[in-house]
Amino acid sequence: MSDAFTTLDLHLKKAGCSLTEPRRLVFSMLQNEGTLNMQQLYSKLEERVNRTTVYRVIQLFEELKIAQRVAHGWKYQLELTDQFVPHHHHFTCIKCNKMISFDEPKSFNVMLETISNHSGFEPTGHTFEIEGLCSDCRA
Amino acid sequence: MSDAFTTLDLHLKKAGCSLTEPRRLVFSMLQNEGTLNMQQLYSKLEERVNRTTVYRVIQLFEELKIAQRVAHGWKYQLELTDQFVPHHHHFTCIKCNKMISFDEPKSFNVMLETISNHSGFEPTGHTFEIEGLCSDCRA
DNA sequence: ATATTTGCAAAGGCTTTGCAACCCC
DNA sequence: GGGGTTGCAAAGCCTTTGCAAATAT
Repeated sequence: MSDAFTTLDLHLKKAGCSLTEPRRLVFSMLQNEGTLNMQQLYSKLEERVNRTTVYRVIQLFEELKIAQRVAHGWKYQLELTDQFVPHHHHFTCIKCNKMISFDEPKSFNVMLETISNHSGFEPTGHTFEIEGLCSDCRA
Repeated sequence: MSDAFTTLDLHLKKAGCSLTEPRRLVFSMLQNEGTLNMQQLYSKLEERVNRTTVYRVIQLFEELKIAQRVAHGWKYQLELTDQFVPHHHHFTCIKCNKMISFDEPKSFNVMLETISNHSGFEPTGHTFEIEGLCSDCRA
């Protein structure tokens, strides 16, 4: 069993859940595809996992912080959490609709802290997404 | 007619549309409430404007850049565009679900430009939202 | 008078729920 | 054996569409 599956299994066991075939398949799909929406996910798994089950697996994965929804326009896409994939943000091309990851700028945390100090908020999470034209579509 | 209504009327006229009662009401609601979701919007207007009409007004307002959807978790909320309200971002409290606006940090554009230079993207827009505990709920 | 706008009802999507069958420990 | 899981069908939301009546200029 690969490292990732071991971690996955651990999280599930800790919650009294087992690493079943549908869960393994959903996890692998997220791992291979990186970022995709619900429809893409259950389409790709069609005939191997029932649509309802995909929804339920995602719901469980969200509760156990295995997967998360990330903003994509005013819809969302799915991906594994930072435990499995390093923290990053997304750029979406408004022309070809491609979604590209980029690392969080070093200055980001400083900025967050400044905002926090000024406002009295205690940030626990953030959304930072950029849209525009990708290098291919600019040409 | 207030300044804002004049601007609104202008935008509508330019597109060959008229400033009708439903449109006036939706606009006022957005102006007074700041940020709210579709359900809150049509609930508050209930009995004065039909739900379908609210959807259509919002659609028109989006096309004419009068109102916009802003990311709120993986849903969205509605608000007037920067023409009517200065550009800002939102903080959402995970406890009381309050949404609070804050100005965009000065360093933000510098950061965007850095990312753009490194990646070859041409940014045309961005989403930047913070969630956490507001000063009231921290206490 | 003519084009635009609205309300109602119905249709469409996406997502969740209820329930019986199934599987794993 | 008993709780955790799954698939199917049905129900529930939110949102859009079709169409006739109402409205604006």
